[in-house]
Amino acid sequence: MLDKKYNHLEVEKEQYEIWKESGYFKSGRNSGKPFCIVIPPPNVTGKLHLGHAWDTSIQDIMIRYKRMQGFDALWVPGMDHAGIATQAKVDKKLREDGMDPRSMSREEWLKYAWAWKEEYALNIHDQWAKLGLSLDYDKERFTLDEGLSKAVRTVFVKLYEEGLIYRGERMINWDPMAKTALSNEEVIYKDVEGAFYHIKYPFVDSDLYLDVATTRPETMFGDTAVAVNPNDDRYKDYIGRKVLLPLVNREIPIIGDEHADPDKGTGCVKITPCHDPNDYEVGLRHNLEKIVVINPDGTMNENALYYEGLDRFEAREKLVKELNEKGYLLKTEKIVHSVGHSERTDVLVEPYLSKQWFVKMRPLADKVLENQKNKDTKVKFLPSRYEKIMNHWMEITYDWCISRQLWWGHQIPAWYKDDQIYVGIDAPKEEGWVQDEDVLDTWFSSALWPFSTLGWPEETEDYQKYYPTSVLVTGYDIIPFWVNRMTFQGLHFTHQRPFEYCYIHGLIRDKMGRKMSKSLGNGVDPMDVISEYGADALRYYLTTSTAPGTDLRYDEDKVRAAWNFINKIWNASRFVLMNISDLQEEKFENLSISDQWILTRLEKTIKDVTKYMDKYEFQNVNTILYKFIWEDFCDQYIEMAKFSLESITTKSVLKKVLTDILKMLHPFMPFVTEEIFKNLSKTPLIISEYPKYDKNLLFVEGEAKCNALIEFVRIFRNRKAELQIGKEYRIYISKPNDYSLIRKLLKWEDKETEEKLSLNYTVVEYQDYQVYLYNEHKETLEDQEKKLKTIDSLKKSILKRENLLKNQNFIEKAPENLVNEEKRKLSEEKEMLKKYEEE
RNA sequence: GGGCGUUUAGCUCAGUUGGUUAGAGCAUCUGCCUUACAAGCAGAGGGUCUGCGGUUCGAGUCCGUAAACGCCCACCA
Repeated sequence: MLDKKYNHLEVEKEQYEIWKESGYFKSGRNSGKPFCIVIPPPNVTGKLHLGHAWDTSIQDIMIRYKRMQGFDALWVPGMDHAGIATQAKVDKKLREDGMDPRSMSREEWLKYAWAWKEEYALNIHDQWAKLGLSLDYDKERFTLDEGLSKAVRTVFVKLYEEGLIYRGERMINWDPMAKTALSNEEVIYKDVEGAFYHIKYPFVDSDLYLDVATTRPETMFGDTAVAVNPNDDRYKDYIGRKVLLPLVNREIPIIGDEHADPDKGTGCVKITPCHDPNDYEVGLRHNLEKIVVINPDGTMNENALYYEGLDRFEAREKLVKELNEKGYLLKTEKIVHSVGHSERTDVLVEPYLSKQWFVKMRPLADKVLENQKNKDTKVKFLPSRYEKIMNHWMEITYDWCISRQLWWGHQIPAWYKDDQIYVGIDAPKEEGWVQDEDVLDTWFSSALWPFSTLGWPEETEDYQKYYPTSVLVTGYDIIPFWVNRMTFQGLHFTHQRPFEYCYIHGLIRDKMGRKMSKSLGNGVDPMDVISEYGADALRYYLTTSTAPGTDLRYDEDKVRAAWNFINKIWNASRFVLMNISDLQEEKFENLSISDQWILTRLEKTIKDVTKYMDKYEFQNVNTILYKFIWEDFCDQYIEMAKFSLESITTKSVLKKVLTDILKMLHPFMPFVTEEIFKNLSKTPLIISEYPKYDKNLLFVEGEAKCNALIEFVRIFRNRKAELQIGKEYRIYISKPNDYSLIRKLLKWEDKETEEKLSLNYTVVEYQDYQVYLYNEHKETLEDQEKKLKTIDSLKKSILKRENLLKNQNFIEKAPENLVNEEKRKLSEEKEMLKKYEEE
């Protein structure tokens, strides 16, 4: 029997281990069709946040639902090595422990990194358990483990052989803190305060000068030209002449190039081919000299004169001062402009000329765009609008820089010897080959996740059975990094979509609608929420509070409301269990109208819930379940059942309804439902069968009768409250024999009078029900007002309906049942109005 | 500059092929410790569904348009 009070800590304590040890999470137990989800692998850098809790709860609901329906459900767990992020954290830890990570050998450093990984993996496992995720741990993968590494090398080699991976010197985004190249997706543009510095570039052969405006004066040491637009009348005659670079005193040419925009700045722009992507292009067109002035760590190099060794920002500050003192600074305009930051380290990204590996994107992206035109083979997004986001990316994407100057990751399978290069899955056998030091972008391996985790490139049983996967669940912020890349790699290497559906959810925000972030300190640890309210409450709250694809404002009040709902279920279950303990065999004979009513409602609920579960619209599932459980089952049926608790039929109905409620709730709140279910069945709920809609259990007539009864009781109570009649009151019932249930519901069985009295009374009626309610008080003024208000609204409604029914278009075009319904409603309202007016 | 989203009760949000007098949670008001639950029960109040125009017998829902807020992408000397 259940404890008197619902205690989430107690309920959730041991259940996870029991499920896990019993093998219920394992795939292959059911003989039905495969249903497979691969978890978006969390980074091994740290703790899971609320976003993970949301994302994984959605998946667990899908998996548990399908499992209960008999599908062979497989949910693949795993983690991501998260190159830059993890390396930064490991380095930080080593420094804190007094070690210098950069003076270690690669091998030594990797030992520490793997130890870190093991520690954090345990932490994540613990959190998954707390959340109740039914992951098949037999299939767990890590992006750096052997099988996945082989998949990575296979893909690299194949793309290289196909000419879709190449190595070359390009302008890339450089992270001076992590000292690695980045892809475009890893650059986040943020508005920062800066300034337009107007610098005087004197002509070599006259006293005149050009006013050159720049936001990055420190790069001037690398200037090898000043560009003006050839159509700009102000400057076009200067083309071909030379100016003197201030301080450096190097002569640089004035060139004409379309890149210079007459409407921007002063119309003349300094050209620094090594430190700006556009300038690089200009440099190529005009065959300009390339001078690097910034080191990979963000300090100035020997080309920056006596600024050598200074950090780029410090150099800027001092340089501006010097320019000013020497009369070269014409003016400084404060501006706010957007500047690229590294997604991981948050430092300003430096455009940098460097030799890197790239994936040639155009052919791969085109393949996706082509496939998305085919309804049968495309990735279907939920909500569908996110397909456009992916397609747009596919249209504009350019080559993906995949090499990273890190140690934590898949080392690039390329070996060099003199001028030769060898690219292969394994190292060349001969002596003297040296492997490329760089590793691959983390997302390179993540892109293979849906098939590499299932054993690809081997044709494993899992791969054949579960691929392509059924659904991928992730937030819209990950579409460019991950969804897109999985889609093109999947299509290229497996010749099909990696997942049939892509379910996109939003981001979690704080109550004010701000992103949760460390700097704001508004983050919420899901583990804290779980200890306070339980995983069931958190999961239920997260997954039923918004429509798919929209952001969620975290609101603790709503978690509390979820807890209250669970508490309600707990108590209702306790009531049912208390009363069915002696039930031997379920019998459904002589069903009362309330039995028929709740059974009918149950079937309708099963039908609707199943419909929305199949569409993964959990908010809609909630609306239906919540109403059915709280209002129909608890407030109505249980109250009515209290008058026939000795009946085997009542007990049977209570048990059946509770059983199906628990089953439908299980995917959302697995712990508490399993705990209660132990008292109903020997089969664990997690592997029991999901309810199936049975139209033979619909009792239309009984349902209608009971609806009328409930409505009448509601009207009666309303009336009683309006008249401010307390416990002591008397009534007269015209047809006493039919009213036993009502008498009990209203708890006035002993106060019924034998006949109509001549006291003040109010007739309360609805359909067949008519009761005289005696009240000693005269109707107050307030009552009169209320009555007038009711009459008024009735009149309005009648008028509206009459107009509607006068409209020939409506009569002809609207469905017949709707027209009849209107007619019925109209006559009903007219009758009601008549009665009110007679009173 | 291109695209997308949001705008519904005091607050947070549902409302998915257009169809009763638009819903929920929280908050508010009234009355109840009724033996599953006072974290509860029984009632009540509260919305010209952002504005304007259109389609339709009928619009919160479809179309057009304007505004506010937010997001993504691109650019930014």
